[in-house]
Amino acid sequence: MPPSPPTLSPAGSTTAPTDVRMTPARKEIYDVLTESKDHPTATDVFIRAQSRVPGISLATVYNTLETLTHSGHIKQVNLERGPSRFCANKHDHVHFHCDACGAITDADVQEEVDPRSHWKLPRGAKINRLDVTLRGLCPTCAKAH
Amino acid sequence: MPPSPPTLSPAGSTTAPTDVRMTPARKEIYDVLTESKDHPTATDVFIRAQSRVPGISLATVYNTLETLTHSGHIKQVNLERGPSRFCANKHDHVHFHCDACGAITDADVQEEVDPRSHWKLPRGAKINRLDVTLRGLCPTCAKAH
DNA sequence: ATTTGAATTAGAATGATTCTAAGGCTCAAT
DNA sequence: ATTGAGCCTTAGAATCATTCTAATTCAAAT
Repeated sequence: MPPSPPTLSPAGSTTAPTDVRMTPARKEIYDVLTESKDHPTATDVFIRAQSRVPGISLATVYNTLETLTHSGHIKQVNLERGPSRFCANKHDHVHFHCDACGAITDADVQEEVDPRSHWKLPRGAKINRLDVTLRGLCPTCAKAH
Repeated sequence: MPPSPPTLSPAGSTTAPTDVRMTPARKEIYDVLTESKDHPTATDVFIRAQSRVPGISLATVYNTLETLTHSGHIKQVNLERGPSRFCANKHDHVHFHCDACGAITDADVQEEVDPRSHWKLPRGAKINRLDVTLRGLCPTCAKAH
């Protein structure tokens, strides 16, 4: 009996990711993301992946980011217009965006927010998810006025 | 004493908008937005403005949307990748995005959310704004399964 | 070894937005 | 009324992220 193709199914995910064939390119791209806390763009990932997978193409990075996003292994983050950013943080978290330096950092959830108690939702609407972006100044920029 | 140039400074805004010279093109574009509840894209606004300002250019629509956004008269909304959407709703509100039909509707705030009590913020960070996107199914799509 | 379908690739195509350069228009001072 | 300065508008080019296309490579099951 041949071994089944290697798949990726990280623990700790909230919505169970579906399996994805784990090719060398995909594994390295996924690893780049798990080792990055700065929410890199596709091009950022491409640059970081090049030393690990010589000859990798930007198309593969785009394809892989899409695959991993659809399978639920990573998240696509779009706070501003401009290139999408990607994130492998599986904890339930929100994003903090510094208006001064543009950095995006994660903030873990301490206590859930109940949508119905805070906002007037259209009658009959079904809420599946709550995305929160906090904006302001990061500690570094806040100190520098 | 000559009259000061006409400016726009709608009431009810949370962060006082700065004045903007109100040209015919800008007024019509602003009016298109105040009469739209569907968060139109720049192209949508362009199409709707054409009957009011014959010969208007898409460049003017882009320029005006940028001007009005910077002056605080309208808001730019970027929920997904893809064209930005615009919104003249001055009430404190969040956005509800239907995963099925893509519609974006506003939901008024009933009770403020205190960021510090819900999320672990980086020590020293200054929060200025809280952007919330609710995702799920709108009443129509929820009914249609 | 052969087949089948998925993965990868370079490059073209797309689409939203921004930029550029050239006129137009307004307004305040003449 | 005329003029000068500066903003407003415009067409079209340029940019940039992303998606598409078509060809090639690869991997797993036969």
